[in-house]
Amino acid sequence: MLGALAPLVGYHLRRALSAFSADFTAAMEGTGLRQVPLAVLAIVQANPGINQGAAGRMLGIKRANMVALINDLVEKGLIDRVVDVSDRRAFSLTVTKAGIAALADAMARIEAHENRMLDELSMAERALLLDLLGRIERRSPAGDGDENGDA
Amino acid sequence: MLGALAPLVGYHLRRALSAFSADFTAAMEGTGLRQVPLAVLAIVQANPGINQGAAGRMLGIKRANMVALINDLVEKGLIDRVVDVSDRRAFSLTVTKAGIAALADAMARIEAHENRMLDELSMAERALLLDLLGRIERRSPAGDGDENGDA
DNA sequence: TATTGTTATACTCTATAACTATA
DNA sequence: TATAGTTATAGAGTATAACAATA
Repeated sequence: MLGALAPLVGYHLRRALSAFSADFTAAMEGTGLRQVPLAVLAIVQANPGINQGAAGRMLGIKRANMVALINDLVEKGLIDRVVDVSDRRAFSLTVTKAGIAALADAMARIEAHENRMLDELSMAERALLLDLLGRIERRSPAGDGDENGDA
Repeated sequence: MLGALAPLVGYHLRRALSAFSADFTAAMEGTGLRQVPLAVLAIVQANPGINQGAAGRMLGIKRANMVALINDLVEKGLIDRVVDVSDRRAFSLTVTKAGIAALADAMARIEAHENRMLDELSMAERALLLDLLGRIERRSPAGDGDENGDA
């Protein structure tokens, strides 16, 4: 059936993420938040005052692609963006009150979504999966997010 | 650091696949094959005579998006496409001799790539990861690939 | 009527290059 | 000279809708 693909972790990673993404999108319907913006929101909440570049680097998002992402979150009133007093090139990002509420709602939906996707796995297996994935992630080439997008 | 994202399997799945994809792309450089076309080639090899729609369904690719994919593989001389004698609407797909060679080369590269990405995991852990991912995949909504793209 | 393949099209995600303002 | 943010743009990948030929 699957032939040469059957034993490939990369292939199954792709298919598993595809299943996750479809259910995630359904779970978030009506919130106006998708995967990437939600991740940005969560990172800003966990790191108040962080700037766009640093947030992007943590998530593997290029500087150029952060702009529209942050604009959107600011327009939605979920993130505050003020010039950083210690480096006037940068913006200091924080989650607004509405952002905190949106994140709380999203996380409740996501918890249900994760339980749905993982309901065949025991708690020990879920922890093991997180551990295994974490050890793969750390093999990312340094300089994921950006680094030096210019010539 | 990661805040609310830290315990989410979906987030780590995404990051792990991102690391895999970057290394996969590097490993396949110069072959002219990327993730999706390679998967199609492998499926056709494992299922000689399969048609586009069925191959797409197995991989979660829509009918409409299979067209350019197959055109490309045929132009490259990796796949043969002939009208199916038992259903003249469909094409019967098979891998050419050049396709078999391309697939063999690709699989050697991919084996090295997988070993690189998984070198922190024991063989038992790799098998376990495949099992866990497989159990997640099977939660895909029925009707992934296509079904009824029309109105 | 349903299905195979097709075209046209649009939206998201991601990537590069060049620019500005600060440092 | 390097960095933060910006703009413009291009390429994948994926989604829908409508059509012709065949079943």
